[in-house]
Amino acid sequence: MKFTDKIILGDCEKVLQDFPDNCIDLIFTSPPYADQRSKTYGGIKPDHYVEWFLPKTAQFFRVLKPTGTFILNIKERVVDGERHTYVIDLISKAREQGWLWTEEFIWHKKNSYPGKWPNRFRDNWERLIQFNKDKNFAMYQEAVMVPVGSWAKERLAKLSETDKIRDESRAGSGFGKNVSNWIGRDMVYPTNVIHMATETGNKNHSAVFPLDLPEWFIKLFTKPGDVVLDPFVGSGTTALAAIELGRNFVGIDINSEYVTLSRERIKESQPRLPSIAEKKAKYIVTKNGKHRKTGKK
Amino acid sequence: MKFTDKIILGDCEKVLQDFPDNCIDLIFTSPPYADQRSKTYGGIKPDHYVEWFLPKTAQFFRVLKPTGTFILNIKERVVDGERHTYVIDLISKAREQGWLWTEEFIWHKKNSYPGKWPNRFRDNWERLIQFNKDKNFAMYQEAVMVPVGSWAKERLAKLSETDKIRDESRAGSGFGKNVSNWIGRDMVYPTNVIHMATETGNKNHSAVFPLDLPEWFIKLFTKPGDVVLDPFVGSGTTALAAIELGRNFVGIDINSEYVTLSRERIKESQPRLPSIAEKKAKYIVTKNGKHRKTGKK
DNA sequence: GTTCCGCATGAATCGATAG
DNA sequence: ACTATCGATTCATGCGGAA
Repeated sequence: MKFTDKIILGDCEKVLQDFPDNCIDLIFTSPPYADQRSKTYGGIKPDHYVEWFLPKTAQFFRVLKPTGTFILNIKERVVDGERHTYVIDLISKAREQGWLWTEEFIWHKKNSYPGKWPNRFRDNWERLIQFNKDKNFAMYQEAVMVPVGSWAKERLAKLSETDKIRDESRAGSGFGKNVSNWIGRDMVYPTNVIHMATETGNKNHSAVFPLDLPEWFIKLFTKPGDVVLDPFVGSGTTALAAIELGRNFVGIDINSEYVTLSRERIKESQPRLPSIAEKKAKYIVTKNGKHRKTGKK
Repeated sequence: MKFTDKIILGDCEKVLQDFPDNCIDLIFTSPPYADQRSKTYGGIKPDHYVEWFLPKTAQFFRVLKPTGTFILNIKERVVDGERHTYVIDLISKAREQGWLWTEEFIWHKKNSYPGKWPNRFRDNWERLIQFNKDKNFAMYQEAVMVPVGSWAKERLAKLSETDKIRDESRAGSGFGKNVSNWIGRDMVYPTNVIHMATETGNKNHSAVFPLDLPEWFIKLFTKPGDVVLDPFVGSGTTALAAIELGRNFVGIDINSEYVTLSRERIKESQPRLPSIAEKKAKYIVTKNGKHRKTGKK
C-alpha cells in the first residue's frame, strides 16, 4: 500500500518504524520548541529536549534517502536570562548519529512585532539547520533563483520621470547607466539568509510558519514526484506546500486535532502551475557528485 | 600607571595577566577565524581552535566587570563540505568557564563575497555572540533606537542620484548614516538582526568589520568614560569607534604591523559630538535588575 | 563642480592538480 | 591516500578618472 499523501496520527518515532529505509527525499519540520505548546505536545522541558528528540532523528536518518536532506527549523528558548543550549547540543549529538551539519540558513522574520525587554531586543531570526546523510545530496539551485537586485529595481522605479528621461537621453539607448550592468543577468542565486514575513494568520496552530518557507526548501531540494516528510506537521503547511508544488507528502502528528485540521486544509488544494524559474531549472540534478570525475571514489 | 588608551603589542593572554580584575566594561572582538589570515596570525587549525581560544576567554572573564559584556564576532568555517563545530563547542566550553550565553545577534552582511557552489549558496551572515558574567549587566537600549520602518523608502523616493541611492541603508532595522536627522519622529528599538555591509576598499588591512558594528555595541553596552577592550584589535576599528564615542579603549594585537597601523589610524581621531539619540539616552542604566520587582527572586 | 562609469577586490568554497 | 596550492566562480561597493 502507498505510504505517501497521507496525514498520519501518531508519534513519528513509532509511525516511521513501519516505513522502509531510504524512501524520503526531504524532511522539513518545525518541531515543538522546548517547553512551548505544552497543551498540545506535552511540554518537553529544555533540559530533556535533546534526549527526547534524538530517537526521532535516528528514524529520520533511516528513512531518508542518501541523496536526501533534513531541514530543521528551530530556535533556542531563553531560560533564566540565557539562551538554552539544547539546539547546539542537538547539532553535536546528531553528528554522532551520522548526520552531516551541512549548512545553517537564517530565517530573518521581516514583520515581527517590535518588542523590548530590560536585557534583550526582539528575537527576529530562527535557524534552519540543514543535515545530510551524504555529501552527495540532490540540490536544484536554479529553482530558487531570484531576480537580480529586486531592491535595486525598486529604487529605479522611484526615480522621477525627469531623471529617467535624462538618463535615457544620455545613454542613447534603453535605460542608461546602471541598468546596462544588469542586462542578461536578470536572475541570481540567493544567499543563506532568507527574508520572509511570519504568517499573520491564526489557523489554531501556535507555531505556524509561512507557506513560502517550506516551498523554498522543497523547490531547492526536491523535484516533482519526490516525497516530502514532515514528522511534526501541525496545521499541515508543509504538506500544503508539497501538494502545490506537485510533490508527494507524508505528514505525521501526535495530536488528533492537528491531524484533522491538516486533512481539512489539504482537501482543497491542488498543484499550481510551475513558475518560469522552476521550469528553467528543468530538474537538472546538480548533485555534488556530478562534478567529480568518474574515476574517483 | 593608566592602562587605557593604548595599543599594546603582544599575546592578549599574556598581556591581560598584568591587568587588574574587573576593570573592563565591554570586550568587543573579532578573533582570527580558524585557518584564516594565516599570514598574520599563524593560522589556527579548526580542530585546535577551541583549546587555543579558551585560555584567552578565561582572562577576559577575569578582567571584565560583573556588569560588563563580551561580544564575540565569529563564524564557522566549512571543512570538507560541513560546517565545523568549533563555534558551538566554544559556546559550550565558555559556559563551563562561567560565562552566560545571553544572546546571539545575527550580522546580515549586505555585501559578501560572491560565489555559487554545487552544494551551497553564499554565506551571508555571521554570529555576534553575547556573553556575560552576570544576569545584571549594563545595557543602554535607548542609545541604539532606530526610526520606525518606511523611513528609508521615503528618503529613497526623494533622491534622484542613483549613486547616492546605492549608498543608503535600506534595512529597516537600522544603521543608516543619518539616523540622527530622524529624531523626533517615531523611534523604535532594533532587533537582534543587524544589517550592515562589510568594509571593502583599498585600506592596507584585510577588510574587517565596518566601524558601525563596534559603534553599535559600544553605544548599547557602555557609557562615556567606560573602558572598551579589543584583544585582537587588528587594524584598530574597535579602538577608533571607542574614541569617537568618548570611551576609553585598550587594544591588543600580537602582530606588530597591525599595532603600528592601529596607532596610525587612531592618531587622527577624536570624539564626535554625540547624536541626539545618544543624548536622549542620557545613560539611564537599564540594567536587568532594575526592572525587577523587589519581591521577586 | 558635479555626475557618471569602469574596475579592482573582498573573513569564500570547491574541485583539480601537484607533491 | 593524504595534504598543499591554485584557478574559477561571482557581485556589491568605493574610488578614481572621464565626461
